[in-house]
This record gives sequence, structure tokens and C-alpha cells, in this order.
Amino acid sequence: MLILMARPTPQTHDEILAAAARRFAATGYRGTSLQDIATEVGCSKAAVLYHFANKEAILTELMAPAIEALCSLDERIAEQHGPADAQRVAAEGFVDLAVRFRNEIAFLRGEFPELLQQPVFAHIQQISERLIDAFAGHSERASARVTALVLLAGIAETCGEFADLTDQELGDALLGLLRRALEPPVH
Amino acid sequence: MLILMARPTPQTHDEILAAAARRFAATGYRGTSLQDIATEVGCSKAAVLYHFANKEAILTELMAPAIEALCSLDERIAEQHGPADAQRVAAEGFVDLAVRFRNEIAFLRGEFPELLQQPVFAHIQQISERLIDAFAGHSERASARVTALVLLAGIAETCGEFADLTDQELGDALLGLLRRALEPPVH
DNA sequence: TCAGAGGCTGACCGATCGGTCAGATCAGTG
DNA sequence: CACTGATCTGACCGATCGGTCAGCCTCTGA
Repeated sequence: MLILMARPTPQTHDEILAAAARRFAATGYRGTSLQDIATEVGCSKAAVLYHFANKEAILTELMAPAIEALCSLDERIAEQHGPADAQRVAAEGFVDLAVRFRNEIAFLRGEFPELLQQPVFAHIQQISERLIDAFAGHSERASARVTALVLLAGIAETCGEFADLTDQELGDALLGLLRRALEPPVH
Repeated sequence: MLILMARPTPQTHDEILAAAARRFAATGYRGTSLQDIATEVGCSKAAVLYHFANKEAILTELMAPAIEALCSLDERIAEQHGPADAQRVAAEGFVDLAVRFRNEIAFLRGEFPELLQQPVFAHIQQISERLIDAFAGHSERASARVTALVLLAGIAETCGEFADLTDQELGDALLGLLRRALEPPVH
């Protein structure tokens, strides 16, 4: 704990990240202004924009680990040979991501459609389509497509709401749900 | 078809409603400005606000039938005596609503958290909580709560995306999903 | 001692938002 | 003809947004 306040603080970068994470989790990305973040940090809005090129750059840095993990999952799914294996890997992998990054996912709270068109999430769109396809067991049947999209969107939309559950509890519940609900691929 | 253009149009009210419905469905409530609606109608923004007190009044009028049907479903669920009956009525009733009003639900595309706090949707919050409780079979178990919320949010979030499916096809797919996924209440 | 770099601020910018207002236009009525 | 009420417009308002900029302060090293 430093007593001197006027000291320049090179760690402001991380403080802004932490403050932005709290505000994004509370009110979403679009619902949080740069002024909100600055107020939470205790500095000026210009200071925030001194450490980050723009608002999107803050989100990008916060989401980087989650995006990287999602890309890695996408590659693992692509390595599977049968639709049943792909479905199983997709389900287990997605639940793992949803639990580990549930705080980050909550940032986007329903803003997926708009945010997915920003350059940061350029290829996330295609990844999510392949994820849905794997969930559906590579089937074109209406029931399989509906099931896949409802479950994927439902988990993404709600995984941040279970703050009272441990990672283990939430993961078990989600995995159980997917095992019951997903239609086994026909072969 | 009237040739005279300067003729006052008493049906402007309905034209605004129709235009707003198209814009809301395309870009969401918050993503649609009053100017967007006015441009779609072909009149001034002030004309839109002459026919409607404010932006929220347009949404209120568009959502009225859906809200009324949701309240009616809430009452029907409350009349059931056992948790199994309540769960079945809730599932079938919610699927029916999601299919019939999928266009209106798409207006809110992920803006549920913010919009639910507006006066129009004041008691929708409580109704949705009772709906989740009925889905969960009045259970407090983590897996039942997670399942209920994921399915409810997932259906609400995605039911507008299946424009290529008939009401019958979408309804069957959603009902099949709920029957597989919902945990039967313990007695 | 002083130049310079890093860190930060307040003032400001243009765009967009929902909403207001005075007044123009026009159909119907007496 | 005069008047009224409904419909509609353009101009404007205050608030908020993301972002820019000139310059100030403090610390450091030659």
C-alpha cells in the first residue's frame, strides 16, 4: 500500500482492465461507457484512452484468453472423424469454456449479434456455426438444428447468472443437460 | 391506390406500427432509432411522435398481444396442483407462445435484462421467475435450475431465427427438446 | 541544471439519441 | 367566408456517446 497518491502509476493499465471487467459484467459492453470505467478507476476518461487505443481494444484484451480457447476447441472438433465424436468433444469442450469464462461471456450479454460483426470477432461467427453443426451431429434435420442452437445460445446467455454455483456444480449440470437433450447422430 | 400524395392519412398509425415491427425485427429495439422508423414510413420523426407518446409506446402496442398471452399462461400454470402438471402446462404453453410470437420476441433480441426493468414489463419479471420455477418442477436442485433457465433463455433468444420453419415444425422441435431435457419432478 | 519522456487532465469535437415546439397545411363545418 | 381540429414538418434542445488535442506535472538521467 503506497501512501503517496500523486505517484505515477504504471499499473493503471491493469486497473483499467479490472475496472472494465467489473462494469462489463454488471451492465454489459454497450451499457458501459468509457466514463463509467474511468469513474470506477478514479481517473479521467482521457487517461483510459491513453492506455487503450479505443473502447474495443479493452474488450479485445479482456476476451483474448476466451477467444483463444474457443479457437483451440474448434481445431480439436475438426480433428474428430465421426459426427458422434465431434458432438461429444464439442459438448464437453463448450461446457468447459462456458464454465471457465462465464464472467467474460457475461460481458456480451445478448449483444452477440452486433458484436459478432466487429473485426475482433470476425471469425468467431464461423466457429460458432461449426460448433452448432457439431452439436447437431452434422444433421440438417430441423429438430437437430433447433436443439443445437437453443442449447448453445441458452448456455452462452445464462452461464454468468449462476454465481452461487461452483465450477464443478455448473459444469455437471450443463453436461447433464447436453447429454439428455442432444440428439445422437444417425449413422 | 390513391394518386394524390398530400392527402392526410389516418392509417399512418398502423403504418408506423408495421414499419417499427420490421425495423425492430431487423435490428432490435435499441438498435432502431425513431428516425429509422420515420424513414421506413416515409414521414418525419416528429410525425411518429405525434402518433405515439414516445418510443416505448410503440413497443408496448406491438408487444401487447404477446404479453397478454404470457399472463394468461401464468394463470393457467398457477391453477395446476402438482409440479408435474405445472411443468407440462408450462412447457407446452411456452412453446406455443414462442412459436406464435417469435417475431415479437425477436424485437427484444438479448435486451431482456434492460427492457425488463421498464414499466411496461414490470410484472413480466415475476412471471418469468414463476415460469422458470415451473420448468424446474419446483425444485431447488442446481441441475434443475440450470436446465430450466438455459432452455427458457435459449428458446426466447433463438425462436426468431428459424424463419424457414413452419409453426408446426418449430413447435414440434421445441416440444421434443423440452420433453427430453427437462428433469421430471420428484414426488 | 535542464531537456525530455511518460503519464495524465480538462476542454472540446462531431455524431446520434429521444423528445419538444411553433407553425404550416388541409378537410370539414357553421 | 371564418373558424376549428387533426395531421404533419423542420428546426431545435439537452444529454450522452466515443474519441481528440494541447498542454501540465513529475520523474529521470545526462
